[in-house]
Amino acid sequence: MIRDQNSVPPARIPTLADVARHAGVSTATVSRSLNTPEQVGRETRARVLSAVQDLGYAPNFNARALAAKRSNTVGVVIPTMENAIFARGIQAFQEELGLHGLTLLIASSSYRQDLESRQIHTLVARGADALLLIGYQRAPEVYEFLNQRGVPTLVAWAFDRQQTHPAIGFDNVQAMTALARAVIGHGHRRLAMISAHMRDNDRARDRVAGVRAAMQEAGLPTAELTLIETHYGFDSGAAALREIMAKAPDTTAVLCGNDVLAVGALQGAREMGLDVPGQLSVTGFDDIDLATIAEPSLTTVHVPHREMGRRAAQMLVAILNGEAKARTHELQTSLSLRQSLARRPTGAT
Amino acid sequence: MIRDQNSVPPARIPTLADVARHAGVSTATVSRSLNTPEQVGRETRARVLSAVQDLGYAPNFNARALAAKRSNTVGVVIPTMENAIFARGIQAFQEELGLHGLTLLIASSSYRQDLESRQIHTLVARGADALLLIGYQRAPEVYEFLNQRGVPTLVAWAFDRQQTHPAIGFDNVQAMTALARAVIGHGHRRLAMISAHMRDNDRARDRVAGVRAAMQEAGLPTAELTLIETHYGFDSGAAALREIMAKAPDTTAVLCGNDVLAVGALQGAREMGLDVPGQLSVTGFDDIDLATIAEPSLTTVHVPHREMGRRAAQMLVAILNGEAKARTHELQTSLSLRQSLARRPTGAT
DNA sequence: TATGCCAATGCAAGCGCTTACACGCGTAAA
DNA sequence: TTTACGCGTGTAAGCGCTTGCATTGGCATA
Repeated sequence: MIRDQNSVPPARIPTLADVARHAGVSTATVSRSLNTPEQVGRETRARVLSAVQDLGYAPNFNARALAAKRSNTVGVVIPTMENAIFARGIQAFQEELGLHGLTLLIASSSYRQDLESRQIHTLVARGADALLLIGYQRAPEVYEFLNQRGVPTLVAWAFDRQQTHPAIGFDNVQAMTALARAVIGHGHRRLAMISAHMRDNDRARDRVAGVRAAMQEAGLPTAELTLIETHYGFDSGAAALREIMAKAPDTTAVLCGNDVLAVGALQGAREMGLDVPGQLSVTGFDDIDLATIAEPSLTTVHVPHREMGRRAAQMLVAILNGEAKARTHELQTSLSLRQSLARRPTGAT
Repeated sequence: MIRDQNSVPPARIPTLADVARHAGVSTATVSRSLNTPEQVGRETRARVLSAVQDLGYAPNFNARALAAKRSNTVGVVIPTMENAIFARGIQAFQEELGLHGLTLLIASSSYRQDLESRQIHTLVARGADALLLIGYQRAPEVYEFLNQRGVPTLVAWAFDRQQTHPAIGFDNVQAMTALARAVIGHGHRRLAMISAHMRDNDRARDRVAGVRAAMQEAGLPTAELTLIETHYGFDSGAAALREIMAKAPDTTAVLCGNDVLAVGALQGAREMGLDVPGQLSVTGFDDIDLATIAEPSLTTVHVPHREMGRRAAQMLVAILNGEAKARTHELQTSLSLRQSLARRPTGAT
């Protein structure tokens, strides 16, 4: 069955012209039979299709994109594929695109802006008809470039009414504020936060701002928030937790920028012999599978990833079909209250 | 900074010809300045490059691929992006390719053969110069197609000396046999296994075979292996564990087809009030981060994902440069013994 | 001075496809 | 019967790039 490669002389790959010859029609007709079958006579079409079968013809994508100036491809640059945070949303995005005959090109930037720019350029050079990007923040040149190239672009995983660029997502500040309120509502006063690096990451920044807002609201001095910036990853979460407990041993609740960090923190706590949630509460953000799996299960912000992906695709499709122009759409998050958040231990400050 | 789209009239995108005109040279010279700079005079090259800058020229990828009959792109189809199993390996693969000026196109098949075939065709139609595929098993037509198209293809995440197709990976049977031996070595006699569906998945099949081999070796009747097939996912793991304990309550060790399933099983056990590893041992496969994070930490098979990815890329690069032909390369796995495996509880059968 | 060679450049033919336009024919309206 | 459509098809001009081949002008060699 499975044969070694190179065993067969490199057979000529059939082209449109071959099919045309085989079916006794012009290349135009073949092209139309494939792309707009309704424009071709019944019988002719049948003849063409069987020629396609006979020859094992498959259209050359590059040639098609070049000639048609449309690739039926949309690109997305996600910060990472190392964890499942974007997986569900992108999966839904892809499924919805597929329904409309579009293909998805995925690139990842490792949370680095320079790489993201490069990826964006690559996707555009590859002929992506539209782009989905995560978060607002990137060099203005990037937006200019996209704009000049006429590539419709949607921002996802973020929503900010200050920003003008079309986006589909949720308000990271508000979402985190709601969670922090709940934490404070459980009696916690000494808060700490483990965040992703904020410099190039507006969502991380917003989430920290959200915690601060809730503290302010409750009359807690925001300066007392112990803040650790690190990169997303289990280890970092664990390390950050140790650092927090060293710096501010009276901390009773640690809010994390995402679920991965939170699960890392959980592990850090375990290693230190801290009982969660008995002595320390921990929260996450995203509500990925991991949050339910973790022991104790994680209180976190539920993000409607799938809906976001699906809607993003729908909007992009509408734009590409000229049926709509880009609009901004806000989604709501909710709180998933689970075991890792409990009342402040009696006796703690 | 960030402006709405459609605000600027769709400016003409600069082409090679524009650059040529701007620099006062022929398009051939521009092309060469970009691709084989050493063939162009010093001063000319400088002039061209500054024209490129001035116009903000970026080559059209499709046109380039069409003309050059080479896309400098390699494709990979992975079964899923929903969990981190392939992430690290693919990351390494991508990094290594990048070092050689190649871009990676990633597609995922949701563990479905029909989708995988389609993705492979798409990748080839897009002009992928080479492909990386996971596991050997797929329709013979697919191999024929690839062969006929002359697209070098490497199989990864599997190694089987029976197969002739070039591969880079590890022997799933042996790896699992080694783990199962360890489990049996801990005194376990009543084994169960949670596997991915085996029909379209040779790796899953091999892992089950590995367990059976170890049982046979130890004189245990392989018929006594309680086997559940399900799809990869936390929930499935938990559900499968419940099913196992219902069917075969005297089970003392559950071997899982991968870490995700195992962590799910861990959770299932927790829900049933079973102590792991006190009453029940659980093992995984892959050794992703999750294995360390889990509580208790997971005994599993360590797979050298990064090395596999890197080597795969190196081999493909060598093939594309005509420096080597595809060879099969076996990697070694090792056992990561952690808390989830312990001696059979005294009193158990 | 004549000869040969090489480096630098240009010319132009594609790569495989789409699509505006033209054409011929049968049918319905005048 | 003429006129006007409209449908199905063919013709051919590109899309933006690469590359084999031809051309040019130095420069070293004879």
